[in-house]
Amino acid sequence: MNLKQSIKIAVDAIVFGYSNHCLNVLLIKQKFGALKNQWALVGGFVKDNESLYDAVNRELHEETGIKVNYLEQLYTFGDNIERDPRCRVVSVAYFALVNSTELILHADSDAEDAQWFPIQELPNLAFDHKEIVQMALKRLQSKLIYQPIGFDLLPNEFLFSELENLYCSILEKEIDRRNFRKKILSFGIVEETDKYGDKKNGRPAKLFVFNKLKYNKLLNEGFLFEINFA
Amino acid sequence: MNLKQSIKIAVDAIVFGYSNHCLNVLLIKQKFGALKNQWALVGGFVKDNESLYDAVNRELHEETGIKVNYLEQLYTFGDNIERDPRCRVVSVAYFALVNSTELILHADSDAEDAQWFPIQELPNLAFDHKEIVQMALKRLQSKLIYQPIGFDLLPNEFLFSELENLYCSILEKEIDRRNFRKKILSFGIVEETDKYGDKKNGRPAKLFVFNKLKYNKLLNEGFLFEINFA
DNA sequence: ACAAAAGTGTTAATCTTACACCCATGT
DNA sequence: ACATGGGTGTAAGATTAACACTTTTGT
Repeated sequence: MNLKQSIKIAVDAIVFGYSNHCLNVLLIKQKFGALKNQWALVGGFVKDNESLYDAVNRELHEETGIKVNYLEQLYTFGDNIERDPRCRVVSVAYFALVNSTELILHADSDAEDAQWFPIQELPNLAFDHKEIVQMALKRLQSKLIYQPIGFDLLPNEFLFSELENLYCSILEKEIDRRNFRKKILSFGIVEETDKYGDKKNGRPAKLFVFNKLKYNKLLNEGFLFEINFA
Repeated sequence: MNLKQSIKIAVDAIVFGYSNHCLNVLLIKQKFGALKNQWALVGGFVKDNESLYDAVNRELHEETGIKVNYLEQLYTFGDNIERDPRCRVVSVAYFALVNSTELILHADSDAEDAQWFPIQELPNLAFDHKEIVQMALKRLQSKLIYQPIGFDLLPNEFLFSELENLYCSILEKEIDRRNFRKKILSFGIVEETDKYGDKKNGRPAKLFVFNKLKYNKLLNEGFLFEINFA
């Protein structure tokens, strides 16, 4: 096929983590080129013999060494022809979540300067990456409501108050503690363990786990997860 | 930038239309190449100086002459490296709806054989287009529930029974006629006109219109459209 | 008068919201 | 004993689900 086309394909990943009651985004500092020292999303060009999915996983591994818990395609950015000043680049953006026990960055050759930034305190970003982050945040907010992906941001065993806080802070609204717990427990997909969290003060709090198998079973039976409070 | 990459970028459009109580997909018959005479989605390669959005609109215009009522990006297919036997192609798929008064095809030079197929009676499709159609159908089904896009498949003025039928047939379930009408009317975004539809038999039925301006105004005030019946 | 589709209301059941006090621990 | 966060129940209001008869027209 002798079509002349000189558009490059890249992948970018918006990786969200949750720590200190705060949603974080993983960024890396550009080491080369005109955009040297600017912060950008994890990403890079797709190789000829590599699927998009493999490409984004490779970049995640090379640039951060992190293990993501959830990964899905977000959107393909290709309407702004000059989004990359170097040449025409169409970027397939992915949306990733990491478990908060996996937040440690194994900095690697390609980008020693991977770093977490609270979503409220992002630096200036290269390219159109600000826009990509905005879209990813919206996706996260709407997914939280009808899919149990909040658990992918927490450790395997978590406190109910952590889950509650995660919902409140990402959705930016107050949720009644009692109604929230009642609703979540009514689904039967979150189970109490007999362990207690390390706490500073106050009454000790039980640890809970998300039963993914049970959720998948219920899903097949037509169950709909939904956390939607006024 | 001297990266060697030989991946092509294409766009494809899944165009849905609704007629005869039946959801239809627009396909074109391939005229050249190894896949000659196979049916495929509307689509083609993106030009270097053209946005993805412009590319899909150009292809729609060139290949079918149709005017779409709704267009949004669906998903980017690039995981199967051999999805196109000719070379590595990553395709950005778009999801489109056409008003049922616009179903007439202005067949054009590039593909005289554009044709509507009921979703239940699709022929064999080229590439991975079957998979793309499946994903588009799922998207349509879920969007119908929480966005008023059903109206983009109907004429400007429509009968309540048409709307109801559209929901039932696309979602593949029975919906109580009284509850459906009550719910839709309670939103205040569908208005009765003083006209009546052409009917064969039975009591004459009023025509209704969707008030998009009012919907947009309500949206800004936090209104949530939702049609979700057991 | 009948066939065919349009139009319309009520009730029981369920779900959602709002709200405040006691509990278990560390200091 | 007190400060801190954890844990729990109930009642009013809103929403949903289930359900059948009358109306208007053409033949």
